[in-house]
Amino acid sequence: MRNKRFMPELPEVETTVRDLRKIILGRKIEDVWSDFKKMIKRPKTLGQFKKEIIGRKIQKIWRRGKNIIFELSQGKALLLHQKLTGHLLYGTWDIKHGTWKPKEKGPLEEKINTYIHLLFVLDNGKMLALSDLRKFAKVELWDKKELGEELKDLGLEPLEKSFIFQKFKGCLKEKRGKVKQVLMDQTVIAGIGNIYSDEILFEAKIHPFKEIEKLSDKEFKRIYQATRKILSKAVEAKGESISDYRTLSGEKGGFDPLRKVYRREGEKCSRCDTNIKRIKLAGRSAYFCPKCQQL
DNA sequence: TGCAGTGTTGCTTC
DNA sequence: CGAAGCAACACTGC
Repeated sequence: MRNKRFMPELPEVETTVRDLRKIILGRKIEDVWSDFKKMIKRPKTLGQFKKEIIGRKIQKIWRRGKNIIFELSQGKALLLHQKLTGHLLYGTWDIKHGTWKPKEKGPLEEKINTYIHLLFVLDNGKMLALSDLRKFAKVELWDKKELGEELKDLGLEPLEKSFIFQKFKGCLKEKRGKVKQVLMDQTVIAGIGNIYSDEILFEAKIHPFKEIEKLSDKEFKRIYQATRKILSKAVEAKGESISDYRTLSGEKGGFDPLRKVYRREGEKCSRCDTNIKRIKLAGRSAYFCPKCQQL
């Protein structure tokens, strides 16, 4: 398998959040370590960040789009975006002389350990680590009351009860352009990236380049239903695993065998045996079946 | 060996 | 105003 990468989209982030709730809810943060200050965007210095965060309890953990929010005691909230390659890990590490090494054997010794750049030491002696190969991940500390403003541009939450067809169609129709691009637009629907947009459009039998204004009501309906189906199926499977994605405890996600088109260029379509094709859209790859998904 | 490809977001440019 | 392009960064595959 080439180019092993973790690309957290909604199902992977949701899986992480559910795991985090089981493991670290109610824990107090006792110390923070980092060797890459740029990751912490707010407050400006690591010293300030440590000062404001140490001693606070993790009271609530939730997700908005691909963001993870840790609500802390006394009105603070930690906002984390994993971007392309961020991983959260739970375990124990030895921190010495500006570096660290794993204390335990098992999944923690795998390669993702190499890229740990931020560690939270908890009051049970365990740690929450952020590993990030490409160092794009972002961590910000906000006042809880500022969060709404910070997250206001994010679009619909596709797994919520309020995600109904009329709203979905209305939001998509406000935009112009190719349907794949609009599905990935975080201000329209929050949480869909390159993998799941391809899978959703295959399920709905819609060409990724189809223009929004050319979609019929039936086609909107198919995309809406596919969005719900694919995302909930992926959450159930605990996310994808084509990359080196691991859950907090180091297990693989189970979405891989369910993946129909993404990174399957040249393989047979599971519905009609036609070869899966790859085309470029806004600098990235779109995978689709040229027979099932026609313009 | 060097360079295109990998994906998310935000900023700059036109 | 919107879109397109690029930078942030590191590694893999050809």
